[in-house]
Amino acid sequence: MAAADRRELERARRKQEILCAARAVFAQDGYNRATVDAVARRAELGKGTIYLYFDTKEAILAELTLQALGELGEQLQAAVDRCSPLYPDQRLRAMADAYLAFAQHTPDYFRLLNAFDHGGFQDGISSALKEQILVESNHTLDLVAQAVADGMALGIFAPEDARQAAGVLWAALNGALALAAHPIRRMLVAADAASLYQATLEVYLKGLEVRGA
Amino acid sequence: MAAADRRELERARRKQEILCAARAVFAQDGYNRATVDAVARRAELGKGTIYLYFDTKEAILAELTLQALGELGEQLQAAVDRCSPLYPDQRLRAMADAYLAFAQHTPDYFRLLNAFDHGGFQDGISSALKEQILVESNHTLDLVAQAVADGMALGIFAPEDARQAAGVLWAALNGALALAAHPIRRMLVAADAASLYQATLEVYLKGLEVRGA
Amino acid sequence: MAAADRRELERARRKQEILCAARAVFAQDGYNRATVDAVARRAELGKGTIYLYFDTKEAILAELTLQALGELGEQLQAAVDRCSPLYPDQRLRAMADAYLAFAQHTPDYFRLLNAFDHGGFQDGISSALKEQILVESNHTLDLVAQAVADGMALGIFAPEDARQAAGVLWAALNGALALAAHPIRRMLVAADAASLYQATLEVYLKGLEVRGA
Amino acid sequence: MAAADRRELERARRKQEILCAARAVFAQDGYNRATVDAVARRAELGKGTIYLYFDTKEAILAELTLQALGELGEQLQAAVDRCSPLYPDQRLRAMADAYLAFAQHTPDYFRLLNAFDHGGFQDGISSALKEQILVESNHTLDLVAQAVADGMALGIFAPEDARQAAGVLWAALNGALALAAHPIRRMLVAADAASLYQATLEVYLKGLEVRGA
DNA sequence: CATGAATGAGCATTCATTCAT
DNA sequence: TATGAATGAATGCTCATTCAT
Repeated sequence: MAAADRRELERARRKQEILCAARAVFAQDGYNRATVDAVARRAELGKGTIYLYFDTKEAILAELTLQALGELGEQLQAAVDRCSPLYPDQRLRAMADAYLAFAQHTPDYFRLLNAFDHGGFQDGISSALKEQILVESNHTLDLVAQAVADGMALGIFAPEDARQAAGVLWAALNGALALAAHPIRRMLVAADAASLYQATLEVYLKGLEVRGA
Repeated sequence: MAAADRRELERARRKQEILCAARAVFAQDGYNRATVDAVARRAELGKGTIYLYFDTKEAILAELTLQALGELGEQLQAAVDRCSPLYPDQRLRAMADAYLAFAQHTPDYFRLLNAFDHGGFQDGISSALKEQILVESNHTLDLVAQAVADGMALGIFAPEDARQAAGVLWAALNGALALAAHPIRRMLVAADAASLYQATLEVYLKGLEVRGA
Repeated sequence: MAAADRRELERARRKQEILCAARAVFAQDGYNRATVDAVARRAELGKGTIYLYFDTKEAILAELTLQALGELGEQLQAAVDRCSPLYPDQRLRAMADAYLAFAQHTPDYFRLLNAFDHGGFQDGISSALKEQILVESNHTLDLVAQAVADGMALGIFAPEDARQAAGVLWAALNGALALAAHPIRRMLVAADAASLYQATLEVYLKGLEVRGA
Repeated sequence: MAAADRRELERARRKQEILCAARAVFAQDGYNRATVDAVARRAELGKGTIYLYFDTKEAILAELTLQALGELGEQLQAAVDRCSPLYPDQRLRAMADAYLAFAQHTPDYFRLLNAFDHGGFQDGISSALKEQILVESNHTLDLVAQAVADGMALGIFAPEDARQAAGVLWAALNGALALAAHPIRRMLVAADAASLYQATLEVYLKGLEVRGA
């Protein structure tokens, strides 16, 4: 039994090693250009070994995406946990900060999430995994929506639909990051990622505030 | 010389035909899956002929992107031209509407612009072309920035940096469109493209307004 | 038009060259072990070129099989044409001789026909081609059945069902050839291919004769 | 010594289990598509274990073929044993019936025997095994040849060479079964397996009979 | 003995690009 | 100028066999 356990553990470790290698390779070359050979080489494994742990190349991407999503979720949750529930606006700021940090510290994960959204992936992917991604994403969005809803309850936020407002924030910050990620476009707006991001956040928060009084 | 001119004209026409064919093929299959063969077939030309007009497959994409950018620029300019210069906020709305219309009516062009940003393209592309893209983008962004600047001059917009504010708007709307373009994510925010887009615009405009008074 | 014709001709020639190469390679290594690479090498062509003329490896096999079938049909028809219609038994002998000659002179074609029957091929093959094979086979079998029917009409053959009797002959001769083709089994029956074949034919003809009188 | 015996016994049992598993797997997927992995899984053994009992995948096939041959030999022997030695023609019918039953009740064994004949196997196979197969086949053929010889001795069969006549029968019946096994060909002769088989047998027996009298 | 993880050669197929006509 | 035949490197995936534990 101990043997079986160790086996299981070793297997998980290997899988993770492959995922790490794939993460690096995908980050460098992009998913399409990256080859399974390259992943294997990076993991210092035979090519066939990869296929002992993953059915297809896409499956690697999917699992990696799931890890990215999980990591993001944890970061956001941690940010929320560090905040007092009394100040929803600060909570939004904290989450936005965490998102920026995520994009900057783990740009490969960030690109992965974007690529998964954008790309033609999702064809050969088990619906179970899709479901998991949906659930995870949903949970993350809930964190934001909750903050907005709390702000509404406190009378400091104006919008009627907390979930839509959360979507708007998510979209806007994503847009800012995407724009900032692109060298040419960043040059265009003559701003670094952080300041564009912060500006976007501030405009959003102001736009959300209850006016007058 | 008239002969040379006609030659030149004919050449331009051919090039354009190829671009149209490529646009359709790229839209249908995505850039990666699309083949030069398919483009040639659609253009009713020999495959070799394509390479008389374009150096590489990526060059086709680049030029097509340029056309997309040009088209977008024209649409935005037309929107601006239809507006009174006295109401910068209406001008922003008009431009945002035009952008949404662009994304909805010519989704292939819109996808192209996004793909060009995102993708690993830009490697085999002449710097001259990159420069052209930069200039064109710059012009388009200027239109937005000008509206913001006008609003600041009129005392109705608060921000200090008009260009950055323009970037924020662009980024936010882009983010909304990108999010809405993705089925899963759209499901998450439980909103259709148009309403998410409008909500984003409204939040932005409110966030920009001068407060108080 | 002459150009188009020449092109067409050249294309057919190339296709035939590839088929010849494939025939040799398949004969040597068997269909399964044979590689498209080997066919290309033998045809002194690039590997990709093969795929300009055939969709898949199996398509090559199918077309080759069709050629084998055609060749066999021609040989049998020629044998029939050389015979007087008055002696159906001689016609059957002539056809059997032709079949033996076919198996001995073009053993690769013979193996191909057997392999096509036996193998798990026929999965990725266009039903049009299958139909063609069926039709061709049917025609060939008709030649035999006709001879039997003629013998029945002349009162020298006994069986009631000419087509079934043709099937029996075909099957029996096939069996003899298959057995003779196998070194070990040939050793077992202590006979060379020709004499086993002839013995089979004679037994069949005797078995077919009207008795008594 | 008892321990060694038990060991030996256990080893034989294991080997047989593997052979059973392989038989099932080969029958389902065909030898080529079948994987050693699948055999191991079916045998509920580790993949490496298979190689403790067999040198190669082909060796499994060879030994399985031997078993098929043994089984066939037993069936034929049993059929012979059920017959009176006085009626050689009935003995031949009985053996033919048994062969048909073998082909129909254990089609996997039957296919195996055919495949072994046909295939490019026999390359990596020990000559000892080949010898064994030869001996076994020889014995089986002897049963048939003996019946023919008995018939000759009784003056009811005409041929001069009993062994060759046995080969002819074997070949003819084999041919009938092979033809009937193939859907397309069976359609061609418009007959089911059993009737084609019986017709072949009857023609053969008639062809063998002493005429006149 | 038993295992199953690891291997890597091998294969069918695709496609951007070149070039002779 | 236009063509399309030819190319061959590249790629995802398979599987018989080996070997450390």
